[in-house]
Amino acid sequence: MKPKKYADIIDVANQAGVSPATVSRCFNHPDKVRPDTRRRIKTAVESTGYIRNRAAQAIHGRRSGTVGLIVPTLDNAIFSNLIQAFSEQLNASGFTMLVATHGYDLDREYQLLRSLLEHRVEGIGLIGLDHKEETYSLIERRETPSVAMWNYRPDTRISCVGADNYEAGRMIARHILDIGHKRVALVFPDIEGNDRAAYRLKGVQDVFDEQKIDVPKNWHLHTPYSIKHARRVCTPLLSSEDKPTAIIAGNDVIAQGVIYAAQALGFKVPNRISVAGIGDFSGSAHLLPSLTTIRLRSNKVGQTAGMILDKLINGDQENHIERVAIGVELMQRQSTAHPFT
Amino acid sequence: MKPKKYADIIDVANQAGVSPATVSRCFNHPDKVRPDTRRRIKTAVESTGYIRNRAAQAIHGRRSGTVGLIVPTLDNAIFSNLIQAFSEQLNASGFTMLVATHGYDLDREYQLLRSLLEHRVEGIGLIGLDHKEETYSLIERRETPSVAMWNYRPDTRISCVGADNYEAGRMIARHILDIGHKRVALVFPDIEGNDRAAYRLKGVQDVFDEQKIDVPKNWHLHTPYSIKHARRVCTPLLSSEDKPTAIIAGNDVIAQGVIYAAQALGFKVPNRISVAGIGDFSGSAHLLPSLTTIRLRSNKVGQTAGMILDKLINGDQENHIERVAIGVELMQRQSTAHPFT
DNA sequence: GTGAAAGCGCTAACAG
DNA sequence: CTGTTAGCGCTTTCAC
Repeated sequence: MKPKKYADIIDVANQAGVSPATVSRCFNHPDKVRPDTRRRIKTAVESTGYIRNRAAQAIHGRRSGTVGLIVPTLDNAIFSNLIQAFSEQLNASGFTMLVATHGYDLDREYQLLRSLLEHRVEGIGLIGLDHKEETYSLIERRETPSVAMWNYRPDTRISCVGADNYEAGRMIARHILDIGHKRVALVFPDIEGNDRAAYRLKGVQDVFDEQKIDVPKNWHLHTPYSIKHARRVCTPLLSSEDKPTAIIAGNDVIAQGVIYAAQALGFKVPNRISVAGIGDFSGSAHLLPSLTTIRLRSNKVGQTAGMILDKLINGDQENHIERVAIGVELMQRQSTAHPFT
Repeated sequence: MKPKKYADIIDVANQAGVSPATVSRCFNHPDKVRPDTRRRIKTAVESTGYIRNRAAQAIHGRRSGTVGLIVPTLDNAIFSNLIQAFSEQLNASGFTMLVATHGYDLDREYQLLRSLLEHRVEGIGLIGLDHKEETYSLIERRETPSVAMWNYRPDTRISCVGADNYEAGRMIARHILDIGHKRVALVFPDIEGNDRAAYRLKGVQDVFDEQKIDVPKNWHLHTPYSIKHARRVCTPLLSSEDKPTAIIAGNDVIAQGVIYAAQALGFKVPNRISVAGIGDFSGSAHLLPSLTTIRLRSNKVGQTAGMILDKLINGDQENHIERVAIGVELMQRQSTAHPFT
């Protein structure tokens, strides 16, 4: 009494009057099966409602057809573009994407990597370059094709594709100084476990140092990536007598919060205060005022990462490391201008 | 000459001086293994770098440890919250999430469902209730635990959890009429393959019909979910002589675009024109003006959906359908007011 | 072009 | 508590 629940390859084979082996071949090497037979099998598949079992395939050391993606969070405009592009690219190559989020906890990231590896993903996408030693060594030990997105560095342990966030920081800092600001505040997220933010900040600070521009400690604000928090954290700064003429935000969402904080206090942007972001998120060009920012082309990053991973998985080059820098670009818009003074 | 690449359960067993079965037990029923043995196995696992093969487990008709999620797109603030909450909830129950996107193409959705089923996901999360007959029947045929998110209806074929989008539409329409508007324009996304938008729009229109408020055809605008497009599509309407006193947007992103369109033309919101959204996205409360909208609590939806799916998968109730309505709530903020007139 | 048979890595049932 | 045994559903030689 075992009313086998779902059709398996044997049911299909019986139904089609062929052997299981032929059915298998029909899926994996269709050209090695006579068209006529193929058609009979196809009919049998439909009538039995058979659905292949990838797990059973994967067990033969064959491909699982999945790639893993580990991101800090999905709940964030920052990664949406990136992930979408990555996913689409991989989908086009026939992969299904396993996604896991670690909430900026790198220990958890390692655990998730293990879990994904248990599912025998054929490749791994990661965000950023800041990972635990265990994470790197596990990837290396298993020679899992991997690509780190969002941050380019010339000296990475695994393939990477991304914008040079350090350069992005430098670029926006230069812009702000170029147009004449000397009194600048910084609003950045916590750089703990977030190397993208860390590099951006470093870029900004290096330019400031070079130009001998000093940012008072209390002009260096921290906030999570949200309009709400950014707005809240900036309001006291902007309400004070001694305020900056420009603010550089760690990304566009924060910048938007900063702009609202200023506008709510009655300060026109950019007349009274300039605000710059980093990222050029969708929508940033259409804010009021439109936001001066650094374009990072996240969809290009995601797409390229997908292509690289595909190549790493299907290519013959073992242990190859590929690094692609996606150019950054200053998008000068309405939110920055010469200081009023 | 077959230098077996990675450790398997047998290697671990040898290393630990036990049988493979014991190693297996150690993973699946640790309490049935002596602590001492357990420790030896643990050491062996570490020294061999063994990583379990879920595929091989899954083949035993056991759990694959994955659930599938099929969404229209990831590139969208709309789903970010939802997905994040869903994913976290399932993660907590030990599942890894397989994600696929169909780009609002329901044929593709069906294909993705098949693909996910090939991976033997234990459950499926879908967005909305508008799916192909094939999609529904495949789910039913395989009795795959499934939950549709984002839209509640009392008469669904599969479990669902979401806001009653129809009610959300009614609620915002009532609000706009209550505060005295009679000349109202609608800016909605295309309702093709998007039942959430369709129900919202229906709700709005039913209230208008009941109150004998007529919306001229050319005041019914369509736009994708983006600030840019919303802003563009509204500008001509707002530039015309004969313009509405209020605009209801299909969601908050569109509403934001509408507000910018108005502000760019020099019209104060809400003084010259009221704008309302639907969704209450993160940030909507902190725009300038803050946005009147309908709170849909997407994270609650995602979390509940995750819980339901877990229950459906692990519970004993076969073929049970659970439906949860997440209450909608009017968030009256600054962007709407009595018409000036 | 197709079938028979062996076996992938693991787990469950049953002994011991 | 642990080992032995028999497969799970499929793919892949190797014959035919």
